[in-house]
Amino acid sequence: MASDQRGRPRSSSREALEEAATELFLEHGYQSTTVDDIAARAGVSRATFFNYFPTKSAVLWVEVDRALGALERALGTGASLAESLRFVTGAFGRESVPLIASQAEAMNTGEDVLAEAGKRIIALSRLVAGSDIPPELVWSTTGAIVQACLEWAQAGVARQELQHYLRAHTLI
Amino acid sequence: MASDQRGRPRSSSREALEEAATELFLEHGYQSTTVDDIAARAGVSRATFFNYFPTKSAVLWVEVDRALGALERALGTGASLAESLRFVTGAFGRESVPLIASQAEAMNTGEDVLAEAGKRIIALSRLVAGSDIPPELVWSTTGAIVQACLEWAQAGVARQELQHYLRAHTLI
DNA sequence: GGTATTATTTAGACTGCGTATAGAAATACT
DNA sequence: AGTATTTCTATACGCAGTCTAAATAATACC
Repeated sequence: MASDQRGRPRSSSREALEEAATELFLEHGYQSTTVDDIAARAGVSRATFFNYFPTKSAVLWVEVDRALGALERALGTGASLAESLRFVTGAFGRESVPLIASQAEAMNTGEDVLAEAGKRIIALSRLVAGSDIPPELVWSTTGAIVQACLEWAQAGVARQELQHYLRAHTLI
Repeated sequence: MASDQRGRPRSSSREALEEAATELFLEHGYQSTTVDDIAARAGVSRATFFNYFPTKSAVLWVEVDRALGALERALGTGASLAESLRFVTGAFGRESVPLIASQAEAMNTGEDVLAEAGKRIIALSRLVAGSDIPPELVWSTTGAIVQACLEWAQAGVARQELQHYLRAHTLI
């Protein structure tokens, strides 16, 4: 299976599904779009959708999950949290802001999308807990990272690199 | 009428459902327990469950949601976050630790319960954002509160009052 | 070329959560 | 008593996600 890092053309079905989902979420909102709708527009079957994405919401979070995976791998090498954050933002920070962050309002996201955000925050807290951060500071550190990412994502045309916002919270 | 299948008089369907759910979650785990199971043991219909709880997971979070509601009301009076936290922990801190916090492992909780935790963290962050805390500190403050609550919940026999843990993180 | 092997896609059935509606049963009120 | 209101139930529905087994590419190998 082609699970490559940087956006090379891997599976056409996967790309078709991502594109179809994005279009439909923006057209009719997240809630009103069913997996059947996505599969139909992508021209594949419903079963194929679940071959590529574990859940309907996963399409919204591919970039975030990829960044979390990269952070986990960086920490796995023994690097500190600050070093790992530098590495991840260096590899991903120049890309476009994740779809979920920039288009959340347009997609009419509701409680379920909120729950998905919470999952990622908890996943991040676990990575922080496994880093060099002292246990009693795990959650305030996690919160600071979330804060930096939100400021970055919500910044308008004057958006700077993600590293700038992390630095402002003395994380790196 | 839902009453007394096992010798114990029930004052309300809600209590019966709470008790049945707690028992079943501890017996067979959260995932393996269906809403039908809970309703059957409580001696009511499935529809009645959804009259009292919006979701299956809500039963796990009644105390937490009550505390969040109290915090929201306290902040609504114009009190500072520190004052509101003092008020809420004064009213709820002496009670038993929420079921979800003390029994999470025994209930075989999985990803969905994690998502519910994330929802509460986000809800808390919104309350913090509406308080006297400066915007750039909203998430690190939220994280610190979560940290204090976790330390409190995970403490064993030597558990002190919740206020002690909040104070240790200089929140109140 | 043709055939074996493998990856990908598919249909279809299934469980379970959550919603909606309308009617039945209990309770309260006068 | 009779009526109003709350509570409960039966039932049907939509949709997410899982699973199995088969069909259809795609590729390798002779």
